[in-house]
Amino acid sequence: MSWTDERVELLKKMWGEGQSASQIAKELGGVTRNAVIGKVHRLGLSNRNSGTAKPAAEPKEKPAAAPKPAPAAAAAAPAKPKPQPKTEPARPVTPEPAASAEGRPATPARRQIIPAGQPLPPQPSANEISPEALAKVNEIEKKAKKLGLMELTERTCKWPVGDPATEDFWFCGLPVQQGKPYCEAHVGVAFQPMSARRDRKR
DNA sequence: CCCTGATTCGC
DNA sequence: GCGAATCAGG
Repeated sequence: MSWTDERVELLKKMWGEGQSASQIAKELGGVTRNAVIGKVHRLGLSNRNSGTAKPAAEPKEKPAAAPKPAPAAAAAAPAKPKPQPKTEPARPVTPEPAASAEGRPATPARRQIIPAGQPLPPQPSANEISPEALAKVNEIEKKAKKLGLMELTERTCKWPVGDPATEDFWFCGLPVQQGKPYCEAHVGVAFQPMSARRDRKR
């Protein structure tokens, strides 16, 4: 595939949104993350920084290294009056579930944990979760990898456990089920068919 | 191990 | 210009 106008635009957009190169590559299709990164650099829009500049440029100096003329950042394109949101505060990583201090999260973090995550499951609200599923969860949570927010990836279960305001807070981190944001056990409680306790007479 | 971007260099 | 291979890190 080639870098058509549209593809480049999508690339710019996503990169600007803080998407990772691999995610962009996936979205575009037909290219690897390397291709994306290469293109990003060629386009000159590599700096996504704003706070911490990196002065340490050349840790390894090659003999006869070409000096960098410091290409002016992409900002001179009067030809295209495109309102581009260059700066985005969006660090879309901020779960603040009001999980009860008990062992069971009342509400899984349903803020976007990963920028280009899958569509989040319908809010089960104060759904009643089947006892079996709950038991299952309690089981696996013992084996949870207890990952920190930063350790989460597209293939780690993003189910939050504990109170975010406490040290005792972590994410499941077990391998996710294909295409889902959670591991099998947590998918079980997250995606309730909403018919948990059907014919319950009580 | 999973992942991230950065750089190099043959094409 | 392109991107795989490689590097350097988290």
